[in-house]
Amino acid sequence: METQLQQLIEHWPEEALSYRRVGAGEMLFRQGQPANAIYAIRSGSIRMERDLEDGSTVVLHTARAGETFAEAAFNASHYHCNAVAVSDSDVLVLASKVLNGETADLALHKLLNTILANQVRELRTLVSLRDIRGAEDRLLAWIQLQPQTRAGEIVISQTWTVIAQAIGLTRESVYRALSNLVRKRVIERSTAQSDDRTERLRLL
Amino acid sequence: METQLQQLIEHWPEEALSYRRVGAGEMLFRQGQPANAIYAIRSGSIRMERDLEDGSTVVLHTARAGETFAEAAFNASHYHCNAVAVSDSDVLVLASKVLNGETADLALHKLLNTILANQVRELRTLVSLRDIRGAEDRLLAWIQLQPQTRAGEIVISQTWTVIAQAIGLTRESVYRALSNLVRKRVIERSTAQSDDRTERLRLL
DNA sequence: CGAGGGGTTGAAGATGGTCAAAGGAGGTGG
DNA sequence: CCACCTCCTTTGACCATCTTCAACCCCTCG
Repeated sequence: METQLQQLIEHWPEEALSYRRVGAGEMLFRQGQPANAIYAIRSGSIRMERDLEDGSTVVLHTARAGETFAEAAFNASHYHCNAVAVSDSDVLVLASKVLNGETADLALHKLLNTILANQVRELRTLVSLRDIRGAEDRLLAWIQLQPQTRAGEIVISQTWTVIAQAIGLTRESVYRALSNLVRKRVIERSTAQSDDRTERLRLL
Repeated sequence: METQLQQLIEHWPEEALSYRRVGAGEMLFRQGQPANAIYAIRSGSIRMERDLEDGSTVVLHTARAGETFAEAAFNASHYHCNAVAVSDSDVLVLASKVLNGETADLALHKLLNTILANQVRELRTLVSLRDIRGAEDRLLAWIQLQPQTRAGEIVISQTWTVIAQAIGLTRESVYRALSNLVRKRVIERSTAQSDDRTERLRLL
């Protein structure tokens, strides 16, 4: 899907593309402002949060490098949440005006559809994963859903800390679950980190 | 969004629409079959599950009445999971062929985009909600995100059992959390069930 | 070289899950 | 109209599990 995002950017009319840097803590947009763009994060991370009547706020999502957000710009006239940079971030701004009107590009809409449909699929599996109570079972299910190489190995390209967040566990729980799975001979971890940095897993 | 789904169905060419009934346990489609339709559930519920190499299976999602699924039909040539009816179900079949080709309807694609974008938004907030560890905090956050009437009340149209599943808790935990929130005077529950069946909440 | 971050493991405590039990509402069949 | 059944609701008690806190290693980077 990284590839799909690339495609989207390439197909987007140049005149509707721009960059923007936001420092940590800075706001990219605010709740109530007119929504006129979709964003893609090149680096950093952005948190979306909704202000509530009582002054408190609820986090709706935290988008990381490689993700898009504010797709709501399609239908809503204004943003329904604040976008705050968690760390210094570099975002690509895709003006949504090119989507409206009779002359809008059909191919662009199709591309957008497939990207969104994929995202829906990923998110649903993420939610389902989190329905698995046990840490071991949850982690194992996640592992089993990762793509395998022809050699039957699974390449772990993120840090376990990040994976832990994704599947809704603390990193400690994940490490413990990993240890247990190895001890029970369910998986094997590539202790061989000779030259490359990436870890490899094998299901037994 | 129920409304949006209605719109989608109305805009869908009649010749590409059909119904299908599946009994509990029956399969709507199988992993590997050519993907040529999107589905909308009218009644019942359908579980999507992926078969793994080792013979086990992972649940990817359980779709309920009012939801659409298999949006992957946009880009994938074949289904990547099985769809099994959990209970007797009645589904609407939207043939995806009308989306391809040069003559495809732009308005239809736009509508699809907004529907998918909304779903992405909802799913992301669902995932974020599940990141909240405490049962009380989680439930409260969910409540605060529900729309309020002008009177400042929140109408609960689902059963708590269903809500519990949605936010990843057992119903017992939800009832306990509700009791606690009431006891702490954070919310008020409408004990007044005089004539209508729906419960009402009020934030204090 | 010191700081920071990822990785790893241990011990203790908190919290939600599970099991159990019971009341109420609605539906159905005799 | 009543018996019966199912599902939602509600609360208590106990237990398994995950989180928290803490400490340590190793590596990288400024």
